[in-house]
Amino acid sequence: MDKELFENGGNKAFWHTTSHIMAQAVKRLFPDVKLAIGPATDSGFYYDFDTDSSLTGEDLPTIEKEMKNIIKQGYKIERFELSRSEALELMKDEPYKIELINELPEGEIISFYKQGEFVDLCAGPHLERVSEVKAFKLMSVTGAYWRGSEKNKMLRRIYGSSYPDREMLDARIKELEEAKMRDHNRLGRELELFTTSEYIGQGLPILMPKGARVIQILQRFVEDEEERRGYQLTKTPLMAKSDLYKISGHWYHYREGMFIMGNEDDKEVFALRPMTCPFQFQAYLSKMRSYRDLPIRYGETSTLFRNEASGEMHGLIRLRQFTISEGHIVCTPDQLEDEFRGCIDLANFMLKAVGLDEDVSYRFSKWDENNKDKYIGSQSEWEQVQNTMREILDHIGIKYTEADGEAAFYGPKLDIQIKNVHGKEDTLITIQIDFQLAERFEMEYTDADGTKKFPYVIHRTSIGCYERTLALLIEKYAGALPTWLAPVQARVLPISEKHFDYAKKVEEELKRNGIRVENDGRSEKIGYKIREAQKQKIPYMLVVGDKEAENNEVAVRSRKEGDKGAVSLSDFIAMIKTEINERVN
RNA sequence: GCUGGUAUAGCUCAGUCGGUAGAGCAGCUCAUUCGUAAUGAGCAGGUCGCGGGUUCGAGUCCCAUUACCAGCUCCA
Repeated sequence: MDKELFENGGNKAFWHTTSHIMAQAVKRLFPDVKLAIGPATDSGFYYDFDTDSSLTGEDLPTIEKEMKNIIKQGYKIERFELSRSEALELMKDEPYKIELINELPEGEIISFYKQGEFVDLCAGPHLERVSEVKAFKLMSVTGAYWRGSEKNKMLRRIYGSSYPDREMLDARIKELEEAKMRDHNRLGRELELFTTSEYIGQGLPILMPKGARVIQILQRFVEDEEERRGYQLTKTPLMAKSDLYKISGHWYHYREGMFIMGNEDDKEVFALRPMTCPFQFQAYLSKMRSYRDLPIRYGETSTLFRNEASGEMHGLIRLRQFTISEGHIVCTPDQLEDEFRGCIDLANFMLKAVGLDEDVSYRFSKWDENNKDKYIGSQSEWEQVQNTMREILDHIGIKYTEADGEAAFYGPKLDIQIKNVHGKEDTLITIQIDFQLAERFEMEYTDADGTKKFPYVIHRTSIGCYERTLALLIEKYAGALPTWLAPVQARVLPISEKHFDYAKKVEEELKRNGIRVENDGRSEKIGYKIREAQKQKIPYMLVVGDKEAENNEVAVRSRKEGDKGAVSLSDFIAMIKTEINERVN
């Protein structure tokens, strides 16, 4: 297969064939393994095997060697079809294949692909010959549940990738290595933004002064912008009695995600809050509300606690304690669309401000009709609110995908998704329509006709969870955060001790102007100081020596563009202030 | 929670067959006072993640545990 065909959709068949070659090699080396499934992915392929004997990373080189053999043998790949009974007979020693065959609908063509001695149940398509696979690499061995359900047996999954030529594979490997260099979990620690402690526990990061500073800047930015948009800030408790969660339904629908303090027989059982909604609802409930009061927009910089399973935590992306730019809008049905639009507009404003707007996709997250117990509310209510949400989304005209079973237990969501450096997708921002909790909490308003009505509630975040957003910003900018967000914006680098006094003066002048500045007063050579500042990704290095001290100047070095030459101190201050105020990314 | 892997100095990593711990960088001291990505010399630094076990003897082998990594499941 040539490069062009590969890049224009041929890659799936290419990868799929490579997964068959791998399965063939595994079968030759470990005849007792049972085959599960082996599809192509976005960047390669995997195959799941069931084996009781060991199959670990150490086996990968042996498997790769056998794959090379198979490719050298150059088998032609042949497709053939069988009746259901013939298919079952052929696959009689492969229990997973039998399960798959039995589940194929009546009348469906049952096709197989054969290369040498290896035959696999498969819909195809495939390459014509195994020898077309010119370059491949097995990446890792991991576990994966059969059919993706934790109730089933865990199988052994081998990931790999392959290409029509060596250069493409090398390019891919290089890309993966570069991604690793951008990994926030590595860079964030290296740049002293955060750390962890095994004494504190998993999913509980310690934000170091520099990381805390970035989050503080983001928080102030968000709180100010929300105030401008008519939000009122609340500050509500981090925990509550179980009674609160019983009304909201968290006690029954979100229990395994909560940290609960005390036993059932204790008089009062408390729980750390996993969400802010029931708390802000109490603010709404504190007095009578009229339709004239609506919409009410509450915002809060809200710390939440969720008892994630131990294997789920990841850097600053999945945590047990995190702080979110939380908010709830209580509104009338007439106001719903405008308010929803306002939320999307705010989210997009934030994404654009931090430079992530090009990297996101929208997902309309619906409930799972086959799993109604997970949700509150009736089928017709869900259908109605989902239709409403779809109408709003279509009016706004954003492009979105639909996902079943991704809704919150109280309503559908618009999720703004983003991929991390490893290609894994996470939700950055979510906007949800809730048609259930207002009623549960008896949050009424008096309408113009004097009757009591239940409002809609929009649950939303404007910039998401600060820790996660920070993680994605680190990855986006490879640690070199835009000047307005950088924990240190400039560092003064005196050339020798003679220039310490002037350096101090420059430092103070910058501080007076609200610029976050450091002063490298060590007796090191200038090259060394530059190297360190550069490694710490400080936006501006200000070299000061005799010339600068004499003329009240600084020699500006940008981390991006290198030496920019000397400018007057006041000009530099004006320049960096403009860059900060305009939030240049 | 599950599968696989990892854990040695602040960081990156050596450590052979089980025989009593090593480098580079960082740190500290001294010298150097330097013009755009590493000045030199010296010093100090480790209960080998934590707890058991096997052994005359464990960084090394076994068990358990904590944390981290990749993935699954789950989610902001």
